[in-house]
Amino acid sequence: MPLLQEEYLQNISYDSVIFGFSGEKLKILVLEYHNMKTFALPGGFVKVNEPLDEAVKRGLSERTGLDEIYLEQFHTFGSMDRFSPAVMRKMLLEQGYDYEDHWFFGRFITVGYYALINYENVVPKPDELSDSIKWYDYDQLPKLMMDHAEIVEKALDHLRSNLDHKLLSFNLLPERFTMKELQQVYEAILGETQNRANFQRKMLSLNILERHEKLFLGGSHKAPFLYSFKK
Amino acid sequence: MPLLQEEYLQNISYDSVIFGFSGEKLKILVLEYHNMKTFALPGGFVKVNEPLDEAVKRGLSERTGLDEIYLEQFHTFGSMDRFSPAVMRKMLLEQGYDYEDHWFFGRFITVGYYALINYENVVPKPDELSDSIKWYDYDQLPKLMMDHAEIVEKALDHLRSNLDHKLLSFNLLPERFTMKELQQVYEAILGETQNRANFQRKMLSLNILERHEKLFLGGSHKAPFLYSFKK
DNA sequence: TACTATTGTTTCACAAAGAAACAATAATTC
DNA sequence: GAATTATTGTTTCTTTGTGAAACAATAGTA
Repeated sequence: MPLLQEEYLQNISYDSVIFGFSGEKLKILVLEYHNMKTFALPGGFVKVNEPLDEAVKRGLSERTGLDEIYLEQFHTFGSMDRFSPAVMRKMLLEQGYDYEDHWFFGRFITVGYYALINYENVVPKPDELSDSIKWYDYDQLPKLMMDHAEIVEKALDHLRSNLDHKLLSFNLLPERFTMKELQQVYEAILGETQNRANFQRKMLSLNILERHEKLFLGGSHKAPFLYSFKK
Repeated sequence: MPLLQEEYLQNISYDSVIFGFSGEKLKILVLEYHNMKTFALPGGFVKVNEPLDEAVKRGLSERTGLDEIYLEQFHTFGSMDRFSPAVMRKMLLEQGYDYEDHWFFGRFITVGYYALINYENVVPKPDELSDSIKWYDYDQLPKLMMDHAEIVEKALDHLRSNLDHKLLSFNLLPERFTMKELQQVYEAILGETQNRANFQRKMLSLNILERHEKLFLGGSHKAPFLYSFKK
């Protein structure tokens, strides 16, 4: 068993809600445990000599291959219904490890983080306990284990209420994007349509966008500008 | 030693930033450890069978005698500089406990909560490790141990940015208060003056206040209404 | 060259916010 | 008991921001 008690802090874990965006839909990375039809958020543990933030970055980087990702902590979950030793034991059994008792079966208080990443840049990798990790549309998530659905809800709440302040750190879009694409991201996250003219006015007035050459091979109509976030 | 390892989750603690308000000043509860000139936020640990939120409520109630307090989690701190076994050992030594090693000396990830309470209702009680617990003006805090100053900063940030949504849950004022007192609370928290007329208009338009009889033994001028929050 | 779809901008109506003036009144002073 | 004073509650005016619609520009298509 690779997870040795001595290496990790006990009773602490983290779970991450990784948002991506494709076309018009907000997506979330969800993994499935071996043969169990059990779906969960990607999470992990904190090493004894490792800052919490670093642990989360490490886990995310292992799963997505991405570094330098915008990560934000949003809430810590510590209720008693996050405690189901039987499920955890079954999970290890499927992996071929049969433990009567294991620190893994204990109670964990979990720190929730979310990340915003560019969907197209990522080929997610499952870890040793899970056999798949896939993008799911936010509105078509499978039933998640324990309180993970609540964790997703709270992550999105937090993201919605802080959207404007977080623009600069966005990784949901490619380096350069059109105003329409930016608006679609907003609409996907907020779950409601925005007025086009006012959206443009607001974004421009925030003074965080740089306008570039037009470059559009699209349809038979006026070509949009491309924008990037100011550094 | 009363803190038995078996009873508590390991590597996890909480710290609470307890805001009070008196006159014009925002205040915070700070405790001092025995003979150590070490100041810290009141905190504690989570029992094995206790939800995190309950643990914090329990600790707060033990220290202030208050129940039914508005408590909000705002951030979890997990950096490596929250790890100073020597200081913790010295603290226990002062108490008469000499341990070579103790789970107390370990590394803790701490969950930060803040509370808003009515300054006048509280006579704070020190716990067994501390010899005093007192109110300090926010702008005259003593030097706090480890990262506790950062915890206070972050609590206030969080409070400021969510002030309007939180009015109903306020406990900073007595049951009935004048509009001026309410404004003073806002100004103390936000750290800036508010326009009187607009403040009144805004508060009334929120439709969360109940206006009561005038009752004022104050100065030689028009008497203010008293208000309370609608239930 | 006219047409079409989409983008960028402007205009107009309306709501919200900030500052100042006005009105009301409880205690004090003469 | 009338004038005074300090403070409170409200109104008015101006400025700013927001939402909806109209207008203008233009890359490709017919």
